[in-house]
Amino acid sequence: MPEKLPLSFYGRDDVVQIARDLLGKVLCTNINDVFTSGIIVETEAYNGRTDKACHSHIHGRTKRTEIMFGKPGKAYVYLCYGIHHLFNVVTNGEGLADAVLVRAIEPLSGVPTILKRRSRTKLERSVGGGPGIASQALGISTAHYGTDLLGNLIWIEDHNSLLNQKDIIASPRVGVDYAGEDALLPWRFRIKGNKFTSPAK
DNA sequence: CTAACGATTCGCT
DNA sequence: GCGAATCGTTAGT
Repeated sequence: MPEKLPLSFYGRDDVVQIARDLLGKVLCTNINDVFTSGIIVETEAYNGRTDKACHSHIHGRTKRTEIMFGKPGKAYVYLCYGIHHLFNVVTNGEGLADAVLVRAIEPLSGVPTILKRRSRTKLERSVGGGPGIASQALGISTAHYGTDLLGNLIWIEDHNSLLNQKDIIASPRVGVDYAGEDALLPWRFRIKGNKFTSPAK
């Protein structure tokens, strides 16, 4: 049986390393008694203290970002453009506000349900590729803000799929040009050649 | 209380 | 490939 990632995985102090490690892991949800899961194929790291692109840095500690300042292993779901639910994993210790954004997943279990949620009929990139898309595919919404990833609603499993380091592509993050130099940091990771990740640059 | 903006997506040319 | 849609949160009056 696959093992659920322990709190110690999220509690480490290197958010970039955690973002790398999350690639190939399996994100599972049990929403309304419907089980779906997907392999994490693209992530993005946000460092609350040094990264100007991070919400916790832009806005400081607010009602919305507060969960990032709390304990690790929680879900931070942010509503973007009024429509898109972006799913993040809170990492590191209390008060540090680090987080990893899950940008894309490859549908694994409950595919029919995922296709239905996305109003698609075939497994194509538009099913799991993209931050808001991946969340929707697994049924994650702002209602899951602050969900404990060690519980039985949303969690991440380790399927022991060891990735070769050369199959991990690091690149600058997109949509964060306002962050100046920090927008150039190669903190976006994806699995090489996976059809559900964003097109290669 | 009111105004401005965004870690994006979808549809049309 | 490019431009508009859309609404909760944030910050300012």
